[in-house]
Amino acid sequence: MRTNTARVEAKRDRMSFERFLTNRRGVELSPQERAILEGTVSDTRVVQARHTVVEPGEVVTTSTLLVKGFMSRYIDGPTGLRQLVAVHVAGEFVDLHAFPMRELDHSIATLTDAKVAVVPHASLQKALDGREELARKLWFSTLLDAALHRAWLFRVGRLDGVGRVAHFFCEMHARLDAAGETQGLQFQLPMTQEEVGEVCGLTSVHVSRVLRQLREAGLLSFRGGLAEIGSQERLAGRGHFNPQYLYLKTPPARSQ
Amino acid sequence: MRTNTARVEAKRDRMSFERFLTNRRGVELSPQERAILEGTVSDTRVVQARHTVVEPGEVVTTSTLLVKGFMSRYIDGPTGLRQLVAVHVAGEFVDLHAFPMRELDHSIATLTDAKVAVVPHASLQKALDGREELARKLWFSTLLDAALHRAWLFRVGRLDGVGRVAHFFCEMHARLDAAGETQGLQFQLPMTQEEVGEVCGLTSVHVSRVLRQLREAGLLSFRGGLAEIGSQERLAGRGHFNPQYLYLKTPPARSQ
DNA sequence: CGACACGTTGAGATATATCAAACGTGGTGG
DNA sequence: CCACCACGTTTGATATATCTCAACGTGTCG
Repeated sequence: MRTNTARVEAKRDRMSFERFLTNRRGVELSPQERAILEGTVSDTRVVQARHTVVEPGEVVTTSTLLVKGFMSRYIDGPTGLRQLVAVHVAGEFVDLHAFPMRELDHSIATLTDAKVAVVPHASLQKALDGREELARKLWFSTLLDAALHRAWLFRVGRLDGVGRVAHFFCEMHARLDAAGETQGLQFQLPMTQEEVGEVCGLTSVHVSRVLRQLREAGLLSFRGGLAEIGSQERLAGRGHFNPQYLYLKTPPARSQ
Repeated sequence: MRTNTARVEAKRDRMSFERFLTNRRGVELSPQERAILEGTVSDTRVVQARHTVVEPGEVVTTSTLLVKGFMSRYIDGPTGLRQLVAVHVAGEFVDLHAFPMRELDHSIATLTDAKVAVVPHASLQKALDGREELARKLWFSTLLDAALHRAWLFRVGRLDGVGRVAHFFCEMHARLDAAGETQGLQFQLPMTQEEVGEVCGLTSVHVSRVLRQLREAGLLSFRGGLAEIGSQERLAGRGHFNPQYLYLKTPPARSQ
């Protein structure tokens, strides 16, 4: 029994990059490239929910691939205000940007219990030596995060509360769909309303009211971490959501 | 006379990268690296003020180094709302991210008349072949933009109007200072209040009122594109500005 | 059962948007 | 030289969105 479990674990460890860059235009990994990246993983660990793993200013020498669960990146103001700047889902390289940057300007934390694969920068550097193509794909993946930052800027800078929440849920549906983590228009998004507020630049109280409006309009329901989109088209319209910035090879499933 | 002008022009062309990555921690270019990058420039052009040079979705095969002037990147909503996602100053690589991404998710425009150096991606690729170190510095420079995006997210998501404008002017002072483009606490920032509003997620009317507050408090004056900071410390405090995200080797000059 | 985290609702305060008008100022053409 | 115009800015009055504070539900878990 123990042996069996260990074998399964070992197999899973070798599959950390299974979802990395899937369905992204022009940068999908070849099996060989995936194997090379799997080889850079030094360790696979489980981290408890709501645990901050990197603080700003810390020099970091490893990067983290999220294998299972949800993580976030955030900036705290001096008076306790927190702005999330990214939400990461399984298959994403949470802090690959630490590889060229060495030290980070923000915090990284788990939202849920998470399984992560640790990639030492030294191994990564060796793996990328002479592999310009692969290096460029990793570069791309960090720039995809930047593209999301820009969409988030548009969201908080130019949309009202209802629009911001609509936009955010459209994005998460599209990304989880690309990762095969949706059931049609339903998906798990294990965040509190407080956290949605930290994404959207709103208070949790207002998020509650906004969600009621979206629910009553039949656009979106969100209870206990389970989201269900009522009308993809109308929700996207309300949030001025255009998935182009996600660089998906195939646009979000128009399920039903 | 003509020969002389041409010679001066040619010399200037060879100095496009003079300010690129200056004063940034751990990534300053060696003279050799700078020469290599200069060699990738195919052309130097002048672009009129307020001219959009790239539209979202366009496939782009060159990147643009800004040699002189100011440029912006922005996202337009369907109903005419515009959010600036970046303001670029001389010495910055405006759309180097197009090199790994090939196509962009946003627009790029000049704010002022601008002189730009054009770098074809094909040349860049050749120049980076076998130069992991230099490639990593370019990668860093695109991630620096991402770090700014995050700070901008904090600004619009978590600060009030006065704080947002204060934060923005602190940032521009610090960046222009790093580029040697300030005179103490004074600097040219050729933007309208409308454009400051598009940065900060505010209407131009509100920007006008916010600037009055900052002026009356002695923190900042801004007229006709000329900014003067009254108290760096108090302005930074009001905008919760912490320059860490700029990755400067030496923090902004505490002039006076 | 009680404690705690999360969500909901209400009333009132505040920040920002909106609409409209007026004001400078630099450039242009008569 | 003046009249005029375009553009950016300022100001006022009012509307609206969001926040704040406080109370109350509701489910989960020890």
